[in-house]
Amino acid sequence: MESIYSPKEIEEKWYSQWESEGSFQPKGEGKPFTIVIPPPNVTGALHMGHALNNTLQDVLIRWKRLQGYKALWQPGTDHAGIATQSVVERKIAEEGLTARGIGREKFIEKVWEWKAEYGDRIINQLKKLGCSCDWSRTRFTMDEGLSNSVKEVFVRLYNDGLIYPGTRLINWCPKLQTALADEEVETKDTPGHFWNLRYPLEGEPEKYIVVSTTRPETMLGDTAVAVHPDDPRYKDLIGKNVILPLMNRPIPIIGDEHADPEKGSGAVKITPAHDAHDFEVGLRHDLKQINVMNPDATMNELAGPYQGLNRFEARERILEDLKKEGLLDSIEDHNTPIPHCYRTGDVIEPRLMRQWFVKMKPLAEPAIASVKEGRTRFVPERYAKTYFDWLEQFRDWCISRQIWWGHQIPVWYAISETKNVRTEDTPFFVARSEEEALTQAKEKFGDAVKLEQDEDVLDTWFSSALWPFSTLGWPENTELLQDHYPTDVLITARDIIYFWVARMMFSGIKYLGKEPFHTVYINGTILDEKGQRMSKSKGNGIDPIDMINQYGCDAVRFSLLTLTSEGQDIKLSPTKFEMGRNFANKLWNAVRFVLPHTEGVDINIDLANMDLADKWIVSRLHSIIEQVDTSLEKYRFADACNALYHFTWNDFCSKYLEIRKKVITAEGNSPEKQQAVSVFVSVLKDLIHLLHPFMPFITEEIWHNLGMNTSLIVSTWPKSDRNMMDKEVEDGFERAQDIVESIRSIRGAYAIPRSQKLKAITRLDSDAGLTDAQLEIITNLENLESFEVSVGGEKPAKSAAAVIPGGHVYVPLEGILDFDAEKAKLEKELAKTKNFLMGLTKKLGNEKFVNNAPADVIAKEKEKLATQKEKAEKLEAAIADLS
RNA sequence: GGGCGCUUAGCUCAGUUGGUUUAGAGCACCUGCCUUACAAGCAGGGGGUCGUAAGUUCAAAUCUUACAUCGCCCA
Repeated sequence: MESIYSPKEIEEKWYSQWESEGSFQPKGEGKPFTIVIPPPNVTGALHMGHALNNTLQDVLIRWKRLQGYKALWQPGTDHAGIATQSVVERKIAEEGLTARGIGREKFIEKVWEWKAEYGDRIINQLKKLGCSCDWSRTRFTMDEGLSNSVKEVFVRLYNDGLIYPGTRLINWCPKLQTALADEEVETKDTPGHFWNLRYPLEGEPEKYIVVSTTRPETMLGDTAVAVHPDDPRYKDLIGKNVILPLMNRPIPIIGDEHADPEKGSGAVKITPAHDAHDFEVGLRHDLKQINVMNPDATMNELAGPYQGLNRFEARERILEDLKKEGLLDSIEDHNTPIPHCYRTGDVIEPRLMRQWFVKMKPLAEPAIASVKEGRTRFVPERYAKTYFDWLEQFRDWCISRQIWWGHQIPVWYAISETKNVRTEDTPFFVARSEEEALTQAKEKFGDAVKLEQDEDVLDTWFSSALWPFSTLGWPENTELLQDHYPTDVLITARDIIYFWVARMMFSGIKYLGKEPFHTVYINGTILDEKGQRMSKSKGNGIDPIDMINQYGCDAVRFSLLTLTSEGQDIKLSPTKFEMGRNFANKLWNAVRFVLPHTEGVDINIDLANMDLADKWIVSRLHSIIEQVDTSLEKYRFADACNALYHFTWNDFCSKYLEIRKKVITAEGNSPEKQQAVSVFVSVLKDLIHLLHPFMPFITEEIWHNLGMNTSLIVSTWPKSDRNMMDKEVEDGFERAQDIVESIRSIRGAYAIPRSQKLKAITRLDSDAGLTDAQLEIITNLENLESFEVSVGGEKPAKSAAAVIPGGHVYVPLEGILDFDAEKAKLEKELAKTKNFLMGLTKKLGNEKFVNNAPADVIAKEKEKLATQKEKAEKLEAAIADLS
């Protein structure tokens, strides 16, 4: 074994071994335990967020698998409609092709080609991270099976009246030229203006009404001016007309509560085709909807002289022209919330169009109830609020997208009924296939009917919403589905709580009658050192694959997990991984040290005659097993890691191994050596089980170095045994440890190197002396020339002194003892102790405390008082001895 | 504007129902060690009036309120 742990070959070796052994597949008769992966975008590359998110899932899956559960981690990728389409469009652009140029069918072929070539990248990266997904069941949202689920759900929702076509204002990205859902729009406060415009009254050109707008270019499509019905300034004008400037068109002044008398002039222009509020006002007053823009956000033929200009140029020109005509009243600075496309960043245009919608209220209500009634819970709990906030809005979900890559909407129009032209009145059929649609159509319109499928595709999240059951075979009632639905835990990031989590919830409830998971764990966000989000554009990302190459996979995983507390965000820098690397190296070296000495030693000998140190390490081990289990049950990953780190480093290596060093390295095969090695190996075996979910590779390697033939990944998780946890043993061990620390502290204070042997004397108050086992611990941990224990007797002269419960520890230091320093040290300690003592005395003298505090608290305070009193007396005695 | 979160050692963060903590860890720092596993190491040590103010309580880093700072989400 190398003195420095080198992870690379070990990681590759064991990962392919696990895969070829089929270790990732759910097996056995255990209870099912299931996680579905948040499917990464097929275009994606692994980033730190993925690394954290998937490590967390892998920890749970490996833990449960070791506990004997039939564990399934269902993997796959998401077709990511818009993102993938953009990537492939860029790719074919290199060949001088465009999507429109080659046509829909050919383009989709190109996407599949692209997917075949590059689509496995992120899956291979997940493998590098050690993820134990059942890759034999990898799914893709555009698979045939998943596509069937999508069609099935669409048809059922339509038949239930929960999907409908509607013509309304949707969020339109002019760059992508598609509709987007409300959640795909990012509103950013942007410095802008209120432009106050004068609209002259019809027939009274000298009079005008001032309207405020943040978007003057839309005035071309104005169809009214609204004032508050009770506003005394304008009451009389309601019913009259103004002449819309530039367009010279009369439009009515209407009374509507949408106009806020407090805001600006109190009068607002109404542009139903370009503003959501105005749209509503338009419906109330039966106003015309005039759309003045083309799909690419240039002005159209209804924009008169401004036709052909883009929306920003049009704004400038309109303002200039209004100014010339004296109709630009004033300009005020104003911060305006401007909607942007989450993908392209382009300014979103509210656009009046026919799209498909999902009616949310009937779906949202049961999904809200599930969390309110505790059938599904969020960890941390506060994210339930985020979930409710979104679902309770009941905003209908725009699901149609004007792109090609995705699930084409299973709707067929009987165009033969409207002269082969599609209009809003063309009858349509919703079906699972074209044949099914045709059968329906023929029944209604006869054999001559001609169909045309809706060109649009569904929002990618429409298929992701079905992920927890579509991947398991639904709508077929497969064995897998019966076994593994509902799944157990979903681990995901908070920014997709409503994009994805909420939609899976209502889909699962609607179609399977059960919530898709009982727990939703929201992991924190990984930030850079300065606390900023990592992003490609900022170039502040840390590549997990680089980190794995540099520090080792186990180190990356363990470090990330240690930094993860209760979904709190993580400020990350590459040096954070040193902790994990050093830890792996520590474990590696402990094994490397003992392994050569196991030769010829029967490590399976009876553990019955353990001594104090043995019993102590076993006792500690069992309490760690318990801590790891309870921490993981509560999703407190960092707690589990910390417990394991400290146990391994401090208890197992710095204490137990140091105590056993001499006997382990001794020649021959004494019973003591056999005992020491066998306890070491036995504890090590349990320890690497406990570490396996966090550090799968190094533990598997160690397991095989111990001569095991089967794999650790499918071994059996240790069980904690309260009978093995022994308080008396731990106290006895600590007593020896106290003495060691006293000696070491003196050594440190005088900078005496360890190579120099010391004499040490322990004077005890009573004859409850030290046991042989305690003496052995002390002499093994300190390099002593002699160690004397006495009860009472002479105080050694010219010695440095330290206080332990029930006695003193002395180290004779003739010649080098610094009386002043010694006195100062003891006096400082005494001052601290007295201070504490004062507090305790005061507390226990307080009647209210004694009357109100629980008995055990009082007992503990009394105990503290007694030990502190003793300590103070001993320190005083030691000081007196010095002078 | 509404909601949520953070604020504890020089840095990054733990501290789960108030009392087993005169506040812990890792890194950094100081002192001494190449002690036959590990210098990515060993031993010892210094360092914090727990953002501010008030309150509840016998008892507050922990609960309440207000304020401040930074960050996230929604409109």
